[in-house]
Amino acid sequence: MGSRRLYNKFGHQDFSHPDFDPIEAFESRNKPVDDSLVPEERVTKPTHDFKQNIEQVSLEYPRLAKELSKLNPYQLQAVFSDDRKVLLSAMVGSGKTTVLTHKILYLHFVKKVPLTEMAVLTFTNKAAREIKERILSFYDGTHIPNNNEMRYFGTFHAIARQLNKEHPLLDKLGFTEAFSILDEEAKDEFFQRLIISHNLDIKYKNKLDQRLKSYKSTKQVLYGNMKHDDDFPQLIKLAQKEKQSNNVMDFDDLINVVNWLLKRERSFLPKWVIIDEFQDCNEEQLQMVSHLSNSSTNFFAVGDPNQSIYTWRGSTNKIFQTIIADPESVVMQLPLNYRTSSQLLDAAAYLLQDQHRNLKATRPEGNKLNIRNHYDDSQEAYYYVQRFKELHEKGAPWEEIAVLFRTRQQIAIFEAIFQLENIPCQVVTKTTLREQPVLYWLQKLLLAALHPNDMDSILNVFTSTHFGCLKAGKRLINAFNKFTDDKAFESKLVAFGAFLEAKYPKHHLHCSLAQKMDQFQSYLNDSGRDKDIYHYFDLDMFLKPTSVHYQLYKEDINQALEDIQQFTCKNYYGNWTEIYQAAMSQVNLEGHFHINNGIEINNQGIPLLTIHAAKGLEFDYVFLSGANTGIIPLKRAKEGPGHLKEEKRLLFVALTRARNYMEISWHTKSSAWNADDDPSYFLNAIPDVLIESHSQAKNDKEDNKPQEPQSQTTGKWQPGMKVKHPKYGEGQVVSCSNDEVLCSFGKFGEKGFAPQWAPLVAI
DNA sequence: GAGCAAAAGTTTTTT
DNA sequence: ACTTTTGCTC
Repeated sequence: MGSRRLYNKFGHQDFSHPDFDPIEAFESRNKPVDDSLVPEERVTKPTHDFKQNIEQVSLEYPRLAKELSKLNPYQLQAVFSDDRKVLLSAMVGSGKTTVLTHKILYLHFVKKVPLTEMAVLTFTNKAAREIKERILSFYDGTHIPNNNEMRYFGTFHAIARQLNKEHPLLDKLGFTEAFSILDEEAKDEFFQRLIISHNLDIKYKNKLDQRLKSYKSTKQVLYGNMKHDDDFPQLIKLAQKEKQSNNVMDFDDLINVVNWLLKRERSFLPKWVIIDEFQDCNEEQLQMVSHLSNSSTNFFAVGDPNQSIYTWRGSTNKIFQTIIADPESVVMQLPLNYRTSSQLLDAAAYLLQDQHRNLKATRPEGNKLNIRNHYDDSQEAYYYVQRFKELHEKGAPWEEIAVLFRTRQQIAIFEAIFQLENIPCQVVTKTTLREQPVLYWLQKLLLAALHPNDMDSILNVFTSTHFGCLKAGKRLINAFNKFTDDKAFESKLVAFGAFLEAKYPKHHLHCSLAQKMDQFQSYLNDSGRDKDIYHYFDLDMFLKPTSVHYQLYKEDINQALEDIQQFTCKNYYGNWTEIYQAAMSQVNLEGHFHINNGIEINNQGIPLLTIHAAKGLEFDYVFLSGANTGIIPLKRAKEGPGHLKEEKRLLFVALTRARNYMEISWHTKSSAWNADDDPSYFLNAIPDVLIESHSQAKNDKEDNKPQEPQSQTTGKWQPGMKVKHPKYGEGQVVSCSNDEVLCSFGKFGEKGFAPQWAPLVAI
């Protein structure tokens, strides 16, 4: 046990004592603030089986009654409850989305609450879509609700956008209802442009987002190693003005603006506020909920405090506690787990504190929790290659074998080795539009045409490396600012068009594009139902039919335009400009054009993903890689009070992804800078009878080194070899001596590594 | 200012 | 393991 750090952390006097137990120290230190506990006496339990209630429903709605008869009494109690304020504490894998949708159906059909009188708030688009689809599937053709009826079903951000747009006081904040949304990338570009155009001195420029976040929570202007001020406070002030002048809001602004507006005038008061994943609510989102309610509003929230793994994003268990402390609220539970076999679930429960009393398995005993020791990550990867081939031959589909990691950095080496060894795998992390230049350009083109003051989108259209005509940078921004200084224009788009005409008349193709963008809204509203946006903008000219990528680009663009079209067909409200603005906002909120069905995990191999990304998913076989102390819990410089508990919940989430088999690995010699050479000490909380351990003998760790990393150090790397680095991607060995392997990595340039430890994989 | 060593930072991710 | 800042020297 790498415990010196722990002893230091807990300030234990007698840290050399053999009986010292870091887990116990951890538990006792954490006890006074046990905020995840739902007190037994606060829980209302079901007292009957609700058969009568179901029979009553079946008189009018036999189909709904049939569905309801599949639920257990805990779930039915929540559905049939008439209490005004219900908090449903749902255990992992207990069917909480099912309860939520049936509650909505029950309220709508039996209690006759119109869908427009419900605000159904989720955190992810996936959850929102799932709920809407399940509701729609319940109509049998006579009357199908349209998006207008479910306009207040969606993510917090989507609903905030909708409410902001409708609110009469929006112009008081300097915005118009045609505002556009800055996604994270656009926000970064927005700030970087401000820094350039105002000549600001900003340190940690490429960590600006983290600086802004830490400023938001602590109001600290200094960051990291900084001892001296820079122009950061100025930047924040400028940003606010610029957002208003460009008519753009970032994700946080959406929520803050809706709170400001609703506080002054409550434009919408639903009869029911229904919230999914309540434990992920942050302070601002809770405020939004309270602004949507008065003393007679009904409240139904589902959540699991044990799966709260987003406190670093502002969610806090205090929110759960506040509702529990409110005597008017009724607390119910869903204790039955339908996912995980019982020995595994038992093991996971030991990571919780007193909570596991309420976690009941419904599945048979199954396998023990396997803990396996490897020398390092590459050795582990080769072990997986063998192991997964065997599993697959025995009939396990690739997509039912998942490998989980604490950090994204850990993934790359596994991806490289799996590819090398022909194991199909997919890294399940969010891809950004920027990685697909043609779709990124289309997004900016449509945004600029629909929001003619969105300066960054305009700039992006004309400075794109592939499809633009100008070079991005300080000179362009300054020239444009100088050009517009003493003139007044209808919009920034018109100004930029005039600027192009005046300074770059030879780029006539792009000059006419600017004009078409300016007239796009009239085109949308004047033309018929079938819009041909591709030909309106004459996109062939920009995709260059002679280029090698032409066909691919064209297919991508047409697919994206079709997605937009399909979205607009779903019977939205408002004029065509508003409909297309809504569609593009959804693209920005989701980060891709698949706004109708989302992105499915394509069944094309073993998913490699972070524990965070795995939340809400389940697999037959789950392997958690590199669970050393220092990785779980992650070693950090600044550790907040709740940090360790959250890391423990994270391990709990990882364990409860598995249906049938779970294996946790740790490394004798981890390549991660922050890892100790011991397994996560959280695992000590799990009794030995639930664990099957496959460890190398502790005393001869050094002798257990596999041949691979040590034996062929200098011989391993040859100039000209193609290699892959977890951070720099693919590169080539330039030279190799006993002291250093020199590799060149495209845009990252040349990097030297110690041959013995280089985190490189030959490809 | 350029050049260098020491010190301190580094995560997770949805919208 | 690698990056970015500070703080010192010249």
